[in-house]
Amino acid sequence: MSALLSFTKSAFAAIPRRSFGPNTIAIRTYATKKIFFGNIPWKTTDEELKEFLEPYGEIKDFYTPKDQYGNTRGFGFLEAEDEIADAIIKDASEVELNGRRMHFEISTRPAGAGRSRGEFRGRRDDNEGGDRQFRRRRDDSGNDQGDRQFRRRRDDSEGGDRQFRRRRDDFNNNDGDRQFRRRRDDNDESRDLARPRRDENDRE
DNA sequence: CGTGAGCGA
Repeated sequence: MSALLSFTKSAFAAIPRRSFGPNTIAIRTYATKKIFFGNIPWKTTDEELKEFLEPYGEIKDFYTPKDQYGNTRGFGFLEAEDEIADAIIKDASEVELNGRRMHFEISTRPAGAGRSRGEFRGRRDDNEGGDRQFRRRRDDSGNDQGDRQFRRRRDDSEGGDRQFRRRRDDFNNNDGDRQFRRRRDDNDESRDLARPRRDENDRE
């Protein structure tokens, strides 16, 4: 009846069915790659990251670990079809987000082989294929030196930065590690989970 | 506070 229908039928008829194998499923599947990315600016939200990645195509999976206050830990993972992932690795590192460039590389962890909570977090082996071809540019490495109000107070009995040390799992602690654990300060405002982003306090 | 490798939908 309609020209559209006849066109559709003819279009299907034009497909050489012999070109498909007997067990071929007529659905094209896409391989995906998992990307580890780092150097996320501290104040960047997931929404900003997704907007940043949106031009490259659909992101299949996306996760950025947070600390106990909800702040980004500075890195994340995403999964996308090969072409999109390749484009991100090749191009996204050249674009600044919040005054900083991130770097994207193929994850050394196979898809679905991530860590579970409480599992030992070791450093990546250098022979694990993580090619560090990226070159961090000194001139755009975030000249945030003026915003350093985050050094709120310093324990005079100890010198150092262990107040930024990540909380470790309490399993099997070595004797030498314990004394460097962060001292809890009950009057510290950072314990207030209602204000998770300390960058909001950086304004003068 | 900058090479950092999660884990919720």
